[in-house]
Amino acid sequence: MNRGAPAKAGHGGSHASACDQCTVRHRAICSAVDFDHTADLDALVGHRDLAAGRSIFEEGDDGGTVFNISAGEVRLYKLLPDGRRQITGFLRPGDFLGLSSHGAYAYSAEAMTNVSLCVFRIGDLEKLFDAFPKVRNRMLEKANDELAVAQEQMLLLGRKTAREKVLSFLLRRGRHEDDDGYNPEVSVPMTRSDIADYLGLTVETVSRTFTALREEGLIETPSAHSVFLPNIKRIKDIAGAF
Amino acid sequence: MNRGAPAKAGHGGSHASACDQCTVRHRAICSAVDFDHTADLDALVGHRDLAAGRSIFEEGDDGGTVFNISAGEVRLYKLLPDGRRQITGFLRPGDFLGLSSHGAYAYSAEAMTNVSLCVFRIGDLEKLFDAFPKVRNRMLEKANDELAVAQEQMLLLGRKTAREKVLSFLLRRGRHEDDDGYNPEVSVPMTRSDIADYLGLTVETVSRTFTALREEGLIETPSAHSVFLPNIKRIKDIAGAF
DNA sequence: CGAGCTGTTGACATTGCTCAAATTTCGTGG
DNA sequence: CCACGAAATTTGAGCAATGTCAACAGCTCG
Repeated sequence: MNRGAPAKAGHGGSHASACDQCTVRHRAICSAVDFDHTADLDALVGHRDLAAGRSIFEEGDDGGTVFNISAGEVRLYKLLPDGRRQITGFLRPGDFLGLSSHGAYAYSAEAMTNVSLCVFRIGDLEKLFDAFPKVRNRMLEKANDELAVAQEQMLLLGRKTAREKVLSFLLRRGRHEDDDGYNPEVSVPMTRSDIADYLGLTVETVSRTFTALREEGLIETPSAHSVFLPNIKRIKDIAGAF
Repeated sequence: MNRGAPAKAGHGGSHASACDQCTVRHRAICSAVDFDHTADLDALVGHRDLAAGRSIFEEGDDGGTVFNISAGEVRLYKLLPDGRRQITGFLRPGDFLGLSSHGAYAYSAEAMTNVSLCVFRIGDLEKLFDAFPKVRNRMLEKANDELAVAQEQMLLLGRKTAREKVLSFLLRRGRHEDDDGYNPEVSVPMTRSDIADYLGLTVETVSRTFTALREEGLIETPSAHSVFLPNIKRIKDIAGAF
């Protein structure tokens, strides 16, 4: 709820009360709505703030509401009946979530940090599609990109070694989203346990792998949650790109 | 090429020369074009037949052409530089492939059997989208479903044991696509090596797992490529559904 | 009939997991 | 600002699941 309230999230972002002031508009599907029609967006969208650790929705819940992250970070995951968890993605401000597959959400979503969300009811989203056909276009593109990412992740999960998994993960975190360059200073805000569940490993293996990579000089770890990559080229060779 | 020629594929399907006679229309995105407008489809679509084993396109190739399978089976995969392979999906008649992510295909596609394809240039597809908005809708739905399937596969690859992987695989092959029932007679036309590369295992492990499951009475194997599931409920329990 | 796949089985090696414990970091309240 | 407890991270030791290498059997197709 908290319509128009500034985000309390600790990650610097805040959602503007009006879509035309949204700081992540360029990344969001909302950018497919012309700037001078953002009022139409405002009319349809609600807002919600959630504290770190809270659930946004759970696998199996009735769908019907979709979200755009305006501030904070989110993890998506699926569980097995005995509690084993696979994290399927980490989302950032501007990312979209909540399209359900057959009436129910296909995965669970949790706030990793404090989070501010833009909320659409699915019916309103359809209205938006009709009023601004480009939005559906944009959505299809996004879905397609996500599919490519998912396939890359299958390759990682099914065929890479622990070393390769961790290095691929770090490379991805360091890649610029616009050009195809890399930032050698990588921030890794999530816990080792989240990383493990994302890479299909155990916490212990992730930790040991970090240690081994550090001892080999492939990475430096100023703190547990930031990593420096002194030789990206070599890392790319080992990780098989990504 | 072979415009209008009956498919030589060994799997029973054949593509009609005209879309209104297509036997897999109901599964394809084409079903979003009203039946009395299929002539418009005909005007845009080309056809191609490929022999088993031939490549349809490879990861990195310039995109620009998309396909619908009218007969035969296709595998999608990604490779690591050293040749390790991850199969990301098996496709059947009616399935769609070839949307590229940023100008280039994100994965490779190969005919597993003889295959007949409907071919669209991407520009023509856009025309189709404009003429029949429902098609884009259908496409978005399909992309969304695929995403859900991909996430299910990540859970399998990252968190399931060999036993669970094989059983999940068999269950999926046995699931009806309409209702949520299962057919206990499962056909497994692909090689053990394809199965292994799909499940993130080695051929040997797949083979040994089949043997072990047979000895436990969980499956029966009339032949290497057909499996009978005498107790689906028990299998579901072990596999963690799917 | 023979070459070449495909599938199965065996023996052994190795990666990554499990269980356990020490250490460091972080958030909270005083 | 400091102290304390909880949580996160790291490390160690042993082990199990799965991979590797090798041999062999069964089928298919020319």
